[in-house]
Amino acid sequence: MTEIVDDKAFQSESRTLADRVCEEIVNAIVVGDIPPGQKISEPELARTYGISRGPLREAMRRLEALRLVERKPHIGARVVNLSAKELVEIYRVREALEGMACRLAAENMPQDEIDSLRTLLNEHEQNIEQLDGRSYFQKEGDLDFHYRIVHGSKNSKLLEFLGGDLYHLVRMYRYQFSVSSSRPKRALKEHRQIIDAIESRDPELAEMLMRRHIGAARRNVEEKLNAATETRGE
Amino acid sequence: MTEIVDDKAFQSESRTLADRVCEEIVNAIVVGDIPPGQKISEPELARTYGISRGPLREAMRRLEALRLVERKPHIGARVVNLSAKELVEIYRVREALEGMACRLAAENMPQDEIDSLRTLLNEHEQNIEQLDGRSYFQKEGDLDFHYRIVHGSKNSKLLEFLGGDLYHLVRMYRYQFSVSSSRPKRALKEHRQIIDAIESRDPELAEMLMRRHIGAARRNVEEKLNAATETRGE
DNA sequence: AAATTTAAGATTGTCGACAATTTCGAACTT
DNA sequence: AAGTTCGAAATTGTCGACAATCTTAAATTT
Repeated sequence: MTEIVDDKAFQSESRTLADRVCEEIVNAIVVGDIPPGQKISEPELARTYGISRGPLREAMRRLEALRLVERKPHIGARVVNLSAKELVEIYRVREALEGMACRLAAENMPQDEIDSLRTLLNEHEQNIEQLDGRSYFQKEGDLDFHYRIVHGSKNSKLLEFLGGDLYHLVRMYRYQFSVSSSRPKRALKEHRQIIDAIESRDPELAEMLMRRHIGAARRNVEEKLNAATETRGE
Repeated sequence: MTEIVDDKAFQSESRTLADRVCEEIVNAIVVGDIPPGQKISEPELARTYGISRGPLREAMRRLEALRLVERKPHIGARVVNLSAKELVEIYRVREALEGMACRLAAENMPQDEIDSLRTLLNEHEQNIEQLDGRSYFQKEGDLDFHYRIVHGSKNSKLLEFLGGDLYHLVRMYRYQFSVSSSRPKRALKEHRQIIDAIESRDPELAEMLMRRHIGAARRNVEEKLNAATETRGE
């Protein structure tokens, strides 16, 4: 009989060096401390974080899996360079996956998680009113909303892909392109519509609203990018 | 049979040890030579493939990214154990992503790729008639069809996720659960409907048909699994 | 005899050094 | 002077050994 050990719960607390350093580098890349396109020198980074090249290479491999760096044999690793095309492509992926997540959330999300999410939206409303210009909290708050929907789908694979892999990439894109919903109040309204559909246990509507929501964000980015490239005459 | 190779250029032919060994291990896992749930001993595998533990750990890291093995710090790695629940979850992910891929393929797939795909379907038809029982070629052929749709979407991120990450996992599931479309002729008909929708440049219909197609496969698996667990009285 | 403790064995994580490959610059040729 | 070729330096890939941690099995205690 096979042992069923899904327990990813207590992972012995003592994370490995590679784990900790990996997390630090992820943040450094997302925030922009290590700029896009920058070549990464293994010995240098190893010295920076005070570890050997072994664990660092392990961390690099993980960063590659997160799509944050690209590695080529015998040449080296560099931070992924953000192209407008890829940004739009990612929106398509999110539209598909988060749409599905929203559909499943309408079927599976527990009531208490729905209530908690409503509370979060109320906090967002206050944030929007208070710090009207500053978009930082909006970004993170928006990500938080989307993350909770995915969590509510109760689909572990969706959570792995969206929460584990795409999450950091999206964060980085937001920082690099300074993407923030141009109309936060509008976004908040859409969020409320979505949670309403979920609470009504209407999967069809929930998926449609989420896809519209992300699709609108995509078109917003597309417009900005088109405008930018036109001014540059590219 | 189409080769699944990253368009990421010719990588200087001399792939690294870790690359070659990784590919070998992937196949060994997919086919079942290394059974699910099996603990993986690094020194042992290193000896088996005649390499040191360094490159092997690199390969293990990559396998973890492919979701084929799970690693826990200080405990070790084991081949991912296939649960019925996760299999169904993956179908949901595929339904979302391949549905989107199909929508985009209806917009972007070049005519010559469409023609080529029709040729492939004709070959499938012959295979079905000839080797009625043997499902191996059907499996791989089916994967080939789906892969080409994703390729036709011209969305590199979709290709990375589906072709790069999920592909091997799906292959493994098919081997482990012996999943094959119970009615290959039906599946073929659906494939033809899908390519028709793509050639008609009807994104809406194309996505719907693909989602139905994968959804039907999912329900088919769910039924089989329910039947199996009921007989076992679990 | 069952359960807890402890110690030996094995396995994973980490490190420093060596080999293979690329890169950059200097010397040479045309 | 421009381009090519060659070589030294730097970087990545690989290896073997040591340290930290987990697993096991025996030995002791209750």
